[in-house]
Order: sequence, then C-alpha cells, then structure tokens
Amino acid sequence: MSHLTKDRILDAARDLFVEHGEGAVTMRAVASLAGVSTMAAYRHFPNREALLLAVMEHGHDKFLAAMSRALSAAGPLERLIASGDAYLNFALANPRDYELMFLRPAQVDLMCAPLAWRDAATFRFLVDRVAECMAAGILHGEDPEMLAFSIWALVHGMVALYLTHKLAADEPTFRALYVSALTAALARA
Amino acid sequence: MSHLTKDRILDAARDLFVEHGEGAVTMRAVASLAGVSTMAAYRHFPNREALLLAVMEHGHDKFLAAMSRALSAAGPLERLIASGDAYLNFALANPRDYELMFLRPAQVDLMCAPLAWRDAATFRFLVDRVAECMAAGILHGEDPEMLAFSIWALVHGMVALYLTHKLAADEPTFRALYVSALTAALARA
DNA sequence: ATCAAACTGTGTACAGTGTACGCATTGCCC
DNA sequence: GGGCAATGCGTACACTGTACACAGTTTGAT
Repeated sequence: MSHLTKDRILDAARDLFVEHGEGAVTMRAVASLAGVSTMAAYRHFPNREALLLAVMEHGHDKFLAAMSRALSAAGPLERLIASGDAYLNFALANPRDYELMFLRPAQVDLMCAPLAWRDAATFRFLVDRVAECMAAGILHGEDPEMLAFSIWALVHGMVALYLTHKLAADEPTFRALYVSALTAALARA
Repeated sequence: MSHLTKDRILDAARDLFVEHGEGAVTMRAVASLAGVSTMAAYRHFPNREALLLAVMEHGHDKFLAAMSRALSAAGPLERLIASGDAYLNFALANPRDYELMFLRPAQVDLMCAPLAWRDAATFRFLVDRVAECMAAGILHGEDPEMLAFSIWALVHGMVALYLTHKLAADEPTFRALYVSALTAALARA
C-alpha cells in the first residue's frame, strides 16, 4: 500500500527531526526507521529536501491549528493576545519545528505553492486579528498590515533571539520579557 | 610560516562562504582554494565547525566595526538611529554573515568565550545607546536593557523575516517598513 | 655543532552521506 | 492470461568529514 508507506516514511522523518534535529534526518535513517529500504523513500519524495519540506508543511499545519485555537477568546484584543501567546507557546514547545519553518534561510526556488500559502496564512491570520482590534477601536492606526508586521517582527525577533541563545535568559525570565515587551507595544498602538 | 597559511585558509573559507554560502565551505574546497592539502586545514582548525566559527568571529568583528561607526552621529537619538541603520545595512549587505551570526541555531557547547563575548557586545552596544537617550530624557522608562531588548527583537525580527523571504517585499519597500516601524516604536518609548 | 623534540603539511583510507540506475515484485485493467 | 504502471530494493558512485601515519622543517637545549 503506497499511501501507508509514504506516511510511515514521513512519520519516521518527523520523529527523527523532532527528536534529534535536522541533521538526524538522513535518508538511510528515515528509511530504516520506517522499515523500508533507503531507495524506497525516493519513490515518494524526490529528494531529501522535499522530505524536509513535507515535514515542514506538517509543522505549519500544527502551528496554524494551534494559532486558530486562540480564536475562542472573548474579545478582539483577547484574541490578538491569545494568538501571540499561542505563537510563543508553539515556538517554545516545538523549537525544531519553529526553527525549520521560520529560522531557516528558505531556498526561493523551492518555495512551492503549498508552503507559500502556509507562510502567507500566518501573516493573514495576524492581520485579521489586528484589523479586528482596529475596527473595535482598541488599536489605532489605519494600516493593519503595517502594524501586524511590526508585531510579527517583534514576537518573531524575541523568539528567534531566545531560540538561538542570543539571549542569556531562562524560560520564565524570557516569558516575562515577552509579556512586558508585547503589552508595551500594544498599549501604545 | 604557519600564520600565513592559517590566514590563507581562513580567507579561502570566507571567500567560499560569502560567495556561495555555508554549504560551499567544504574542507576540500577551502584547502584547495588556499593552495594546501585538505588535511593542512586540520592543523589550524580542529574541525569544520571551528573553521566556520572563525569565519563567524570575523563577521562579528566587521559587524561591530560597522556599528561603532554610528557613534560619530551628533546626539544620543541620532546615534541610536544611526546604529539601527548600520544594523540594517550590514544585514542587507552581508546577508550570509548575518545569517551565520544571528540566524543559525547555535550549538551551546560550542559557545566559546570569544563568541559569547561578541554576542554580548552587540547587546551592550545597544543598551548603551538606549541608556544614553534615557539619560538625555529623549526616551522614557527606567530599564534600558528591557527597552534595548525590545528594539533588538524588533529589528532582528524584521531583518530575519526579510532575509528568510517570509516577507513578500522588495528591498526599498522593506526599508520603508523598517523606518516606519522603528520610528513608531521609538516615538512612543 | 648536534641532536631531539615540536611543529607543519601531505597522502591514504574509511565511514557516512545523497542519489542515479536497473531489476524484481505486485496489483490492476482489458 | 497479457501487458502495464506503480512500488520497492540492491548496487554503485561521487562527495563529505576526518583519523592516522609519515615526511620535512623549525626550534631549542646541550
């Protein structure tokens, strides 16, 4: 059954990736963990990079699902803040996924449609949250995209600096920094 | 003269890195470009990672030098803004160096003293600029480190999103975004 | 001046990597 | 049954990092 094999290979790749990082995702290790020959993997993925991209898509879906759970919050501002928290929590809970999705220098030529779509979805989600707040008069300004970008950059920057150890702080301290920096930014917008 | 050989090897590594990216920095290619045998490189660098780290240190020095040139601006706020511009300009002019220094998931065990020092230097430089502005009453708040972190995160986030192609904008548009996001953040601090 | 030790560079060799190619097996449609 | 496409496998090759043993050179002590 081809479909199952493909899934087993992808699962194996995901396991290795989440557990031991990108370097551990070798075609041989993946195939062996999936219980198939090395070359069987090439029947389902043209090359290693494509396999990693598939892992990445999966991560994106998990990520977007986590973000969309923030929509259950009561008001527009609560939804925006919950989205930020969901973003941070996902990044801290799934550092390797976050790294693969957002920290890696993406090869433009591999920017296939499904991935570009997922990238854009992250941004549009945030733009919608900001626009919601603006419509409700909670945030001021007339360009939600602009403000959304600032917020994304701020949160992404904090997360990136933390994950790459540029910030000498333990997790609780970092979370505190995050909260005060983000609320300060929002309070003034 | 060993010293010259080491420099030739490092230069070759830098050339390959800046020109063709990290993947092109193979021990064989570096050694060949430097005109020595492959294993000669191992006489001067314990392994490939150490060679890359040396390239990274060099990048950091270039970076800190570029930043410190911002100190010639007139007032505290001008110096802070010039620092931000220097940061952005360096990142756009040397994307691979920036990527190696600030985007890469740093292996904690390789965080040797010289690198940690250089990392901290970036942050302290920014803290000093912010403290200067606070002392002059141009920026408000009592924790320069906190504000400096926010600013760094914002700028790093914008640069990172741009360099990893998460932002669908050409360079002029991005620079405009940068200016308005940063001045907005500063205007309110 | 001599000799030993340290230093520097080389060639060879090996294990691990991605992956091209061709063959075997299977399931499916006519 | 007779093709036939899809799937999986084994082998082979080029390229990687780097361990190891060796050769030439420099240095320092006697």
